[in-house]
Order: sequence, then C-alpha cells, then structure tokens
Amino acid sequence: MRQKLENSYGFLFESDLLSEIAQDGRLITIAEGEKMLDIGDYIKSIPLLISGTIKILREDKNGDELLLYYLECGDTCAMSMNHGIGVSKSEIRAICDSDAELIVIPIEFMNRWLIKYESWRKYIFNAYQVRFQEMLEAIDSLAFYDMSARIEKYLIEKVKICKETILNLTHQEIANDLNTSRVVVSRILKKLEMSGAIKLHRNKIEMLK
Amino acid sequence: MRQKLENSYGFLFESDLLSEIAQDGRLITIAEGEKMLDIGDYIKSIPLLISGTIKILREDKNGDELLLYYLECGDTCAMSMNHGIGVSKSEIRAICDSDAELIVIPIEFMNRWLIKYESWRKYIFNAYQVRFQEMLEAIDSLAFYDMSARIEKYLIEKVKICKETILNLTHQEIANDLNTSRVVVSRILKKLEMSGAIKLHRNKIEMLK
DNA sequence: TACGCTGTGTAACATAAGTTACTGTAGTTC
DNA sequence: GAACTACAGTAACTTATGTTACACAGCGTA
Repeated sequence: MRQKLENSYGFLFESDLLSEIAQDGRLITIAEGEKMLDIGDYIKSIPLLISGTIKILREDKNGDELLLYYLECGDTCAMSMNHGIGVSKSEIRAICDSDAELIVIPIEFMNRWLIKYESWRKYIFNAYQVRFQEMLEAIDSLAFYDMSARIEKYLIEKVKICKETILNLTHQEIANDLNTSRVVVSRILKKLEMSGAIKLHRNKIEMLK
Repeated sequence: MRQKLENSYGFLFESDLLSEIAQDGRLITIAEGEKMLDIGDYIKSIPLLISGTIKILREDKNGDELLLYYLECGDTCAMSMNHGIGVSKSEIRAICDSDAELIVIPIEFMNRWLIKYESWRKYIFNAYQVRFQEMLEAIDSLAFYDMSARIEKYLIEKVKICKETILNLTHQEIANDLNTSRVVVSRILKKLEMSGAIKLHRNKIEMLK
C-alpha cells in the first residue's frame, strides 16, 4: 500500500502525511460496475483514488440519470469533504467505471490534517476547484449545447478517460449517461458517422479524428 | 463596520477572527446592476456579503447567459476560495441584484485563517457545500425539468430572495436568466396565469399561491 | 395631443428532441 | 441449425421549444 500511495500521491503530500495515510487509511479494490456510494448514503470516509475510474452521477426522482464527471487516479470526492462534525448525506451516486483501487480514510482525519499539513489543504482546495470546474462544464453542456454537441463531447471525454480510440459503448449506455433516449443517440451517431468523425460497430464506436 | 460585521457574522466567527476581519477587510457598497466580477477577471479578494443580493451567472461564447444562484447576507463566493499562491481567473460573472454591502478581504488571509481559526475552516467548507448544492440544483433544473417547471422554480426562488410576492420582473429578464426567449416565457407565464398560480401586470408578476 | 419606446399577447411556422413501432443482425445457447 | 437476446437502423409521428412577425397597450415626453 505504501508503494502505491507513493506512486500516486508521493509528489503531492509530504512524507509525514503519507505515513499517516498509510497508517490510518485502508486500501480497497472495487470491480467495474460496482456501486460505491448512492444518493442518500451517509458519507463516513474520504477516498483517494489510486487506479481505475469512477463515474459520478446525479439522479432525479423518476430514476433518470445524468453523468456529472469522472474521478481518476489522484482524485477524491468533493462530496466527501464536508468535514464538520456531522456526517452528511451524499447527493450523488458513484459507480466504478473500470476496476479501481482506492485508499479510504475515516472522515475525522480531514480536519486534523487541514490544520497540520499545507499539502493537504492545497490538495483539498484544489479538488474543490476541479470539481467546481467540472460541474460548470456539465452546466454549459446542458444549457448551451445541443444533443449532437453533447454526444461529441461525451465521446471525446471517454477517449481521454479510456485512453483508447475504440470505445466499448452501446447507444443505450450513452443515452443513460446523457439522460436521453437510445433512438436519439443512434440517429445522431449515424450523422456523425456520415460526416466521417466516427465509425460504428456493434458494441463499439471507433473515433476517427 | 465592526457593528455590521458583528450583526452578520458575529455568531459564525470567534472574536479574534472578527477583529482581524475588521482590521484587514474593507467595507464597500455596490449599486444594483453593477458588475462586480466578470468571466476571466483575476480574483484577488474574498467577499463577505453583509446586505443585498448578488447574482452569479455563467456565459457561453455566444454571450448567452444562465443564472446559477444568488448570494445573500452571510454568503461568500466559492470561486474566490482557490487560496493557493496563484491568483486564479473567474469562471463566472457576479452582478449586484439589489444594492449590496460587503467586506472584501485580500486573498492572502484565506490560508492563514484556515490554519488559525476553526470557525473560518467551518465557514469556508460550508460555503463550498452550499455552492455545490446550488450547482446540483441548477443541473437538475436543466437536465430533468421542462421550461415551465424551470420558470416556476425561478419565480419561487425570486420570492424567497426579494421577500415580496409581487416581483418586479419583465419577461425578457426571466428569459435572459434562463437562457431562453421572451416569447417562450410570455407563453408559459400566460398558462400559469390561466391556472391561477400568478397574475400578470406590466413589469410585475404577482404570485398568488 | 401626438409621438416614441418598451413591454406584452399571440399566431404561424421551423426545428430539435422524444416516442412508438417495426426491421434486421450479430452473437449466444440449446 | 433453430431459437433467443441484445443491439442497432430507421420511419413516422408527437411534443417542446425556439423564431419571426406583427398588433397593441402603458407610459413618459416633446
């Protein structure tokens, strides 16, 4: 665990803090598709992602979902950071998108380390900034882009996350993440294929440019 | 200034911190309609709102706007809280919605007070949580609500902010805040009037229930 | 009073997106 | 190979929203 921590966070945290994390944190692995946190769950720990990706989703009362953003190595969950005394309830759902390893730290260390370690303060505030930025991008997409642009953005993001240009995705999955219908996604993807941006296969989308 | 600070923040901060704020902060007043911060501006200070309301807006490259949320007495701007060394650029626009008074604090105190004062840490983290929550609500509106529901929500929010049931609003202003067109707003407001929820006047909307 | 400006009402139309329904096809299982 | 299932393609239609155009009303001012 110490080694993995060094690899992912060694350049971020001073060595005393790394030792504390190694001592008080717990390394866990999560399989693709597993639900890590649901809306309404109590948040009792802070995750530090070591490998894999986590999808952060929002859901409305009818069960419709919307992808907000992904977490990757080096990221943590901003919703977990309400450090105060009170445990707080999650407003989002976190689903493992590809097998992941992460270190979970009981929430009570949050405040202690904020006082003690400059690097922890920097890390936590930076995490807030990054999440904030991603929320703004989600809002931009919804408010200012049409569905075609949203799908293109989604695919580009996915390439970045997967580090592959052939994406293993069904039209239905895209529809779920963007809160639209499969037919709409198929229609728009077909147009993108016509324009030469992508090539469609069964269960796969090949990005061409 | 010390008195105003006491009234609005006395129950939040310990007295040493209140003294520091009184010493290093500057009380300023802003008139309705004045722009406080624009997209791309450098953020060099933290505002603590004493009175009045501030609108926080997002804009896209075509100049289309969207209202994100309001700031009121006791609030601060989450975007200002990127405390690190680097000055950061604003992602949002802040416009004074009703004459406001606020205390501005140079950004360098941010970090110092985080170490020194438990109440400051609590306040800042709480501010992040509240802003996060409001961003999620903005996303919910865009992703899951139709325009009619968005307008109703907008009006209800406005009543809460203005503390009046007769709102001084033109249809065009609503359209701007929701990034839609005046005609659409007029059409939906007329339906709401038919349903008995509101009564329309020139430059005014009367909320009935 | 006449003029002009801003705000509102409304019709008619255009477009984007959601819905329903049906087809075909690749891959899996028996 | 037959049967089944999930996935994708597409047409036809509905609905929500955006656009254009124009009429008229309220209100201030020349």
